[in-house]
Amino acid sequence: MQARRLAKRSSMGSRRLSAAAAQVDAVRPPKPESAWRPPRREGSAAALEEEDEDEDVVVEVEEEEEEEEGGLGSAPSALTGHGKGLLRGSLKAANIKREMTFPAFQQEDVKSDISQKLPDQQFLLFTTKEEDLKTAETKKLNRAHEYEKENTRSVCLLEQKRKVVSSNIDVPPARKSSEELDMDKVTAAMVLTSLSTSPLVRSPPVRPNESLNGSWKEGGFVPSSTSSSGYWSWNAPSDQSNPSTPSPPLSADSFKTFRTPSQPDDGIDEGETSNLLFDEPIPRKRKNSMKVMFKCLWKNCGKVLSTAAGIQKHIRTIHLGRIGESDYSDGEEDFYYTEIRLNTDSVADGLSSLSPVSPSLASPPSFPTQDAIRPETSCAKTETKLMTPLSRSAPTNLYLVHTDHAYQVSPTHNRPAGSGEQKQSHTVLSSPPRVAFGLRKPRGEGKKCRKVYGMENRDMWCTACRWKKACQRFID
DNA sequence: GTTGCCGGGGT
DNA sequence: ACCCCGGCAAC
Repeated sequence: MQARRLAKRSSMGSRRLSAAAAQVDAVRPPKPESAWRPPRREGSAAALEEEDEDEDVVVEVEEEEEEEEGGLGSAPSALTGHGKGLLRGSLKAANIKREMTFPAFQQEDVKSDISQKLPDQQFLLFTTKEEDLKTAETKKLNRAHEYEKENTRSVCLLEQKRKVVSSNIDVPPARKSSEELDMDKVTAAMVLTSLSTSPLVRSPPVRPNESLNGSWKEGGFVPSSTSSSGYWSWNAPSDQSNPSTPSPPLSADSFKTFRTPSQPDDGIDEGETSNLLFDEPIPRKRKNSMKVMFKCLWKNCGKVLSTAAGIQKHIRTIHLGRIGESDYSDGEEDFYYTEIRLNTDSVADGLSSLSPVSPSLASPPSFPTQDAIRPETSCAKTETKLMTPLSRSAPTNLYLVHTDHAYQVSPTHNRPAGSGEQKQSHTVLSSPPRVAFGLRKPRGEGKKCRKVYGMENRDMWCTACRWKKACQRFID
């Protein structure tokens, strides 16, 4: 061993030179991380500037219809009116965006999706139009009559599509079922007050990213029920996105709430109106794939109910023993339950996975924050999981041991606490918060062995310096 | 470019 | 536990 060390040391000079050269070489080429991150961010940033792709989907539909009508070589359709003009204005850009953001996009998807939402009349329009393409000549005879009907249909279709757009862009809170409205009335003040400290209470819990995950392509109510703008918001500074969470096929409950076919049009119109009024691409879409649940925080309980009233009653009767006063609430129950926002995926998977930090809810690729998912729950339950800052920084100045061999001390030896440098950091009860978590220790200003003795006297260095560790001899 | 030293690997 | 070193960041 000694011989090896001497041999190594004898060649240290050249080694260092080569090492230095290697360092220079290493610096020259772009580092993998730095080389990759900026483009990614730029890409995301660029993507963020774009419009909601939901509109692209709809525009695409519009274009398709337009082409078909053009193929008929016929008179202008009724869609050339105001609404169509607006849509057409962004048609070109929309196509480009569609190609970039929906490489696997299929028009058929839109057709099928829309067909599920549209009345039969509109759905027939698509199919009949395809037939028209094939039998255009034969249709010319009936063209005048056909277009009269077409115009009427187109008006309706345009209306429907506008609704689709609106539903894509935003899901208005007004689409709550009466049950939810009641629940909100009962709990709104309570929830808002208890959560007032959290800015995430009413913020969009999830910036649905899901559109790229394929769920939106799986047919069903796709474009309308999923907001797709969120998928590129994963890189946004906002921690509200949950990019890894796909937009789920809604559970039966939430689906019924938001997408009941029998739902009157005014509900959609209301959403559209709100969209038109506010015209904000960012805050749109309260995720209808999220479901608010209420979880009992009583120890060893964890019961989850869908309504605040229910959870209050549960707490009153089960935990507080107020069986006879179920209608009376002094607010004490508020302390024992919390509201949790659940992706209906999780709900569908079963309430057993309701842990607020359930993996199914976490794990955005680059945004670990989950506050948007569980606003107040984090306050209620994670405090026991908080990292103790004491474990973050190793003792430095407080436990300096001026011995060249401090670095060699085995923790098993009977030595003053902290003599082992960071190796015994866990024994520290207090340490200066001079080093933030994950940050390097500030570079020492004093001279180190290297400077004092020079490379030629490396034998005189302290062990730590020889090992390229923090100098143990000249400590700042 | 130099220096200090962290993080991690080898023995 | 000891030893070494790549690589990073402060200088």
